[in-house]
Amino acid sequence: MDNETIGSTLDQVADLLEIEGASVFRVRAYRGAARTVSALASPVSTLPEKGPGSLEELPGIGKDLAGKIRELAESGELALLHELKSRTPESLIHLLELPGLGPKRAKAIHEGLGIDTIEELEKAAREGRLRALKGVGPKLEAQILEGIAARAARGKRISLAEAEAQVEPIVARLREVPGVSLIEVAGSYRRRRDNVGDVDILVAAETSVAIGKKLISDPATDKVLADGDTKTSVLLKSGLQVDLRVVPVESFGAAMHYFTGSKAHNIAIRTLGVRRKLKISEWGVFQEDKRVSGEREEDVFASVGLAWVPPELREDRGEIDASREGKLPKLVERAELCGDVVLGDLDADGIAALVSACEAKGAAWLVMLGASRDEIQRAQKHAGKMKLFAGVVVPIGAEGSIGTSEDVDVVIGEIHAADLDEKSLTQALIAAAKSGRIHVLARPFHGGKPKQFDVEAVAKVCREHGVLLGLDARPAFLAGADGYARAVKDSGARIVITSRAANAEQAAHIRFGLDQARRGWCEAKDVANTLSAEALEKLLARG
DNA sequence: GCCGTTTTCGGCCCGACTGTTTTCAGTCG
Repeated sequence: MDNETIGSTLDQVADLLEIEGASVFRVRAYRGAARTVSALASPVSTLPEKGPGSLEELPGIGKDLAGKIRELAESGELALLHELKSRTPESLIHLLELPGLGPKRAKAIHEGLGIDTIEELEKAAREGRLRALKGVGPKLEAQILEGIAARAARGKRISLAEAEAQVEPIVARLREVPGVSLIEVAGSYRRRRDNVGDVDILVAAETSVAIGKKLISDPATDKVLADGDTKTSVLLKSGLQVDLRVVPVESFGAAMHYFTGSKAHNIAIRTLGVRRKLKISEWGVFQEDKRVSGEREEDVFASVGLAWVPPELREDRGEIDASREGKLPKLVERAELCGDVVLGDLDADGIAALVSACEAKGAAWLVMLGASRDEIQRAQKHAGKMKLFAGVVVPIGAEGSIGTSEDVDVVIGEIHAADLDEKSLTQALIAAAKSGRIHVLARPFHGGKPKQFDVEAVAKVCREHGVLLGLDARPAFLAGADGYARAVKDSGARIVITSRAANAEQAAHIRFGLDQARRGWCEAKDVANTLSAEALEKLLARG
């Protein structure tokens, strides 16, 4: 069973435990484990049984959960889950997806009315039977019906690129409102997750009235969900939910920290605060009800003895310890990238336009995939001082064999064997990396999803043979790229971010790859795009 | 169920909002 499925199974267990009324801490432990396993770059089965790097070493996973995760990884089954399902109908989990319905009410609905499915719930709500339950009135009943009607459209996550295109213009319009001193987008958007569920915009201002109204009357807004003093929520025409929060300037740092999350990171920070007898909230850091700081984000971290942590790292994946010990990475930055891998199988005008655009952006080198040496030669006149390399993508066979390639500077090996299991895929990639015939190993994808393999094992071989690991920056190929980058970095190998752009607009997508590299703790030395043209040439000659 | 510069037991983040309530439980982020 792959990591993602293990994660969602553990989440199911958490849902059912919650409905049963189990300890909230036990539920939290399962949710934490689900999150941790889903984020692992390599399959659970490749982790060592004991000692460093084993399941038990992961934060929030102890002996018990490690056993259950292994049970799932090996057999695909979990005795506990069967047991839970025998007591509580699985279909109740879907009730939790409706806004206003949590575990307590789901349980009450099941036990009080014998309702197990959304269909039965809808019928009961229409007949007004739900309000027989304690704590449920006509409003909640209506809300549930509305939730059932809208459930298909809700809760869909969109790519960061898509969210950016929708949100940036709105923020620009909000910025114009008089009295707005600071405005930032927080949430997973600021942490640069590859997909976002909703968008949190944070504003420091005296009064909330004008800015909330501005969002409500924005041309992109479709529906108003909430309209209070400090919080305005709307649904855009695209279906994306935007939450706007207004805080006083003296709370802006604390609010930025709080609304940037992640939730797990916030919990960890607040736990540190509790040990120091500090209360940390979106309004500031408090000592015995007296505000001690909160205007700047740095202050919040400083109050618990930490250095400021870049938003991309705030996932409770070791950033807090690293910050305390002064061991945070110096994350690679946009300005440090001086090369890219783009498409070269375009017509002459297309090549010229792409090369000119990259040159204008200050690139030092460009690998052009599928362009002939002649075409490269002709394109050189648009390239200025920029160095152009000829590149090609060659298929890797199921046994790791490399297809024939022409005379080029850069060979990228890409595996297409869709039906390989984790072990065979890992073997094939290792064989390809050892072949001495490729410079870059592309990240394997199939059906729009990354294929699982032992990233650490492959990256180690790549390091030994001077092979780079590709990180595809196209928005549709970013899933799990952060964990992948982290695993590559930890193995001492290097990634290369490839926009695979066919035009200038797509070339700008390299920053989405950069975001994921940063989320993977990568520094300039971990990313081959930071190399000078000369340094890259040297590296290629060795490979 | 996890975890330990107060701990192997007894803790485990914090506040807003909502709808239902006469003081609060449940949900949400």
